[in-house]
Amino acid sequence: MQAHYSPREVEAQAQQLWNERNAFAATEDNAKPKYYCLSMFPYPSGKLHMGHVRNYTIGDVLTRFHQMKGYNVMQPMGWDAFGLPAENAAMASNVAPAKWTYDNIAYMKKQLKSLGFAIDWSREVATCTPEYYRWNQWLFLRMLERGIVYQKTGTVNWDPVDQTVLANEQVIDGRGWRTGAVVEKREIPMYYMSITQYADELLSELDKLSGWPEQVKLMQKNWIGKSFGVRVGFPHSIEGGGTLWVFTTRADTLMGATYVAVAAEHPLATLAAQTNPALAAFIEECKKGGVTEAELATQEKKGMATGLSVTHPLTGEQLPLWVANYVLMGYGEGAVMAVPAHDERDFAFAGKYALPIKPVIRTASGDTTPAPWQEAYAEHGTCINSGKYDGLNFDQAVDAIAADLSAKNLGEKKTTLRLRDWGISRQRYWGTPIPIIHCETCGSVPVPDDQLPVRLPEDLIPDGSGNPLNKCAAFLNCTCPKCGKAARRETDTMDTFVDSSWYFLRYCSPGADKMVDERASYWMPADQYIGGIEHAILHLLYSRFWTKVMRDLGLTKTSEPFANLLTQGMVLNHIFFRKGDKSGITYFAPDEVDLTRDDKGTILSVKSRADGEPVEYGGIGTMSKSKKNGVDPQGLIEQYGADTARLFMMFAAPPENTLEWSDAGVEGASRFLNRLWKAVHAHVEKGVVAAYVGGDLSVELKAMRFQTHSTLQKVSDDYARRKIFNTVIASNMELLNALGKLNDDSAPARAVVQEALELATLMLSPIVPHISHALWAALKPGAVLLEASWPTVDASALEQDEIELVVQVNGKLRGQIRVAKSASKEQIEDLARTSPNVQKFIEGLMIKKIVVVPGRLVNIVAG
RNA sequence: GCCGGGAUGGCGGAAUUGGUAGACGCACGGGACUCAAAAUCCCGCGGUGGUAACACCAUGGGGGUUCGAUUCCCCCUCCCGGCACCA
Repeated sequence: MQAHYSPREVEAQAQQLWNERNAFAATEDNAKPKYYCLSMFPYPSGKLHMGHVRNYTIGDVLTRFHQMKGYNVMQPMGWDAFGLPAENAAMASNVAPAKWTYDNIAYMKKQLKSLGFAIDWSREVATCTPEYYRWNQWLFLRMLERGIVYQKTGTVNWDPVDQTVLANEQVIDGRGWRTGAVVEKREIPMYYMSITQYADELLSELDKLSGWPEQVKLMQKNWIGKSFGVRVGFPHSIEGGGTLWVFTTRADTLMGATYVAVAAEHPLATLAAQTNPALAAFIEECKKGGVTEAELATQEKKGMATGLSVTHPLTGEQLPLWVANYVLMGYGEGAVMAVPAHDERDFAFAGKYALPIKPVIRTASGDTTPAPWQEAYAEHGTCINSGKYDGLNFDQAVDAIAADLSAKNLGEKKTTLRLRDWGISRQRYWGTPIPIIHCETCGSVPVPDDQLPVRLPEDLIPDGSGNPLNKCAAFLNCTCPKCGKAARRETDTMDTFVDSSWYFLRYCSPGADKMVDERASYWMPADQYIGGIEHAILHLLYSRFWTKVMRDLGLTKTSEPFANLLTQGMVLNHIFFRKGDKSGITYFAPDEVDLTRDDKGTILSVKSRADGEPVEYGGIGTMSKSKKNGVDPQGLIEQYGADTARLFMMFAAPPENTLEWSDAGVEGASRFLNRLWKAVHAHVEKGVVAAYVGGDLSVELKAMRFQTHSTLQKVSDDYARRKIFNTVIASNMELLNALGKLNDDSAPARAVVQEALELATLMLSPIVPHISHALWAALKPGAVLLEASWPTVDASALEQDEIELVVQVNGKLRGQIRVAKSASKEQIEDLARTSPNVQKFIEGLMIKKIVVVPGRLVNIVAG
């Protein structure tokens, strides 16, 4: 063994052995329990960032731990390779997205390999390959056949200057990112996947996901947003008459409705605007701006009367019909009944436009006297001012009103979802082509299976003026599969969430000539899924949905894809930017700026290093390519080695914590590995010994074994149950510190030290596998760490004759006592009461009570 | 705005089921080694008072439950994630 730790050599040797043995190739093996360890695959943005290192190190730690525990493990990797950044990169540097993507994959794969992850690369997938995306197309067609895919219009951001659809990310303060033009909402036809058909199952199965964090399940539940209410019809005589339908969860307040509001895109609004130029202008104004819910929910609530009215279904009263920007066409009926007395938003709106406010509920908090708004106004209560419904409580009133509406054919109880169907059409080039052909005679015709995959040309370069597929004759021109006449290919591509909704199933069937084969039923569900908390809703919900669709098509037996979920906290970093003249934002990497801070560390000013001019500070946020605040781990790996990078990342915080990036502490991680190396070296230099197996030990050596095995006990629990690794490292640091203080070269001592070093090496090996490989070989000549199993705790080492108890007086620490393990409660109380420090504090007081917590403390309550 | 989460020394964090707050590490200060530096090793390190023993205060802020609260409950502030076309 070399005296000095050289990460470069150690890591090269370990990796060479793993390669030679093809150590991480996984095969189906029914003799062992399987463990499918899945990490969210990366978008090949160019370089790994610290979030990736964190994610994949966590996955690798769990993979290696379970391998040692005797599981048949499989850890695959792949690339979420379609998406917008490739098109942006193409525009910026005139490289085709395909080349850019494949180059990035090659580089990032090299980085992942250098980190020594136990990945089975034979299962690698890249979603931008025809071998992968043909199955997106194939399943799309199956879903189309079963009515799970259908077409309807959807709202998109439209840049009127570039004449192109913009992603939400490309809309900044309501303007196009390149043109600075005010963005407009536009309705276009799109394909939808009917996830709402699966809403009930997606909701009810959440309860069975015992390995998922409660917060994620709660977020999904709220996102699906099943709510019970009443659909209410307001008859009207507009354009020959009809009924305006709304949905409400507060039918008990129907008698307090004083107006009705519809979305700007609602047919009645369009109708009213035909004869009302002011209203038409208002509707146009409502169309300005982006489509995100956050933007709509925070914008100023505005409205305009249409001059039309609808009839209250129970009172026959005429209620004014308004158009309001806070009513969303895509949610519910695109219309709401407004009860200003009991809804905060309606209340503010009524105040602004002098609409009547009619209290109809008496809540527990008292009478409903308007202005200013109080939370209590929205509480459930007893009906008042409601005619025959007076005195009814919430449930009674809803039942009675729903029954009366139903008798008039103007309503019924109804369940609604907040969840909307999933629009998958994207007006973009770099994605899976939607396998549809448009024929003048036959309409939209599905591409026959034997013509799949519809291949995406790989040599186009977008220029910002829309989808380049629209200008690519070779792609566009085709023949109709039905009638054989010349036809036009669909140019929309699929949302990249489609790609990521089933990649974990494809990992199980590498090379299969179908979407998935029977090997998937061996591996699925994934035993552990690890990825960023930012995916808590969309990606995880879509994946659950696709898995269920595939199950219903008989492709898999799995209903839920991920048995256990670990949501990794984000790695955050500072964001710096400068706004251009129009609207474009230029981001600056943290190492491109200089900061001035006050003595509390608050950032006062930021200047660009390049030009010395001021730069704006955008707070902290997730590391991302687009914000240029990602930190490339390559420097760290080159300077300190993969093990230090892995150790540092795991030591910095528990996996689920948000982590503000700082490299402070890397030195400490590196120092620890050096100390560990030196400790093993110093030990083996004195000759090879066998680990302790039995025999009398001094008090000190017993204590050493006690610490070794309590560390092992704690660490086993941290890996298996808690999935927290910073404490694994900390307790092994303590163990090494204790070993360093042991100055004993006797034969029993050397055996105890051998045992401790062997166990420390095994305990740390999932985190730092390379150095552990070398240390293991040094401690046990001829042994190979890959073949080692997880060690077991020696219960006899944990036995103690005496224990220390803390003594409190009135909850404050006043002393410690040592008692025999077998001491009775009375003996403990006596010892506690008579210990000198304690006496000082209870002198002259009456002891009211003594609380003894076995093995922990004694609290004397006195007064 | 809505949904979810977080806040503990100068910094990252520990305290696992309500039981010794600050483990472990970073930074910093002092010392040893050295011609010197680096590396390494040893000691100190929440605040206030005190020579010290020790005492009091302290887990974002305010209240509550309890013998005992970083942990449970209520209210508030700030920060982070998501909000359906970033992935």
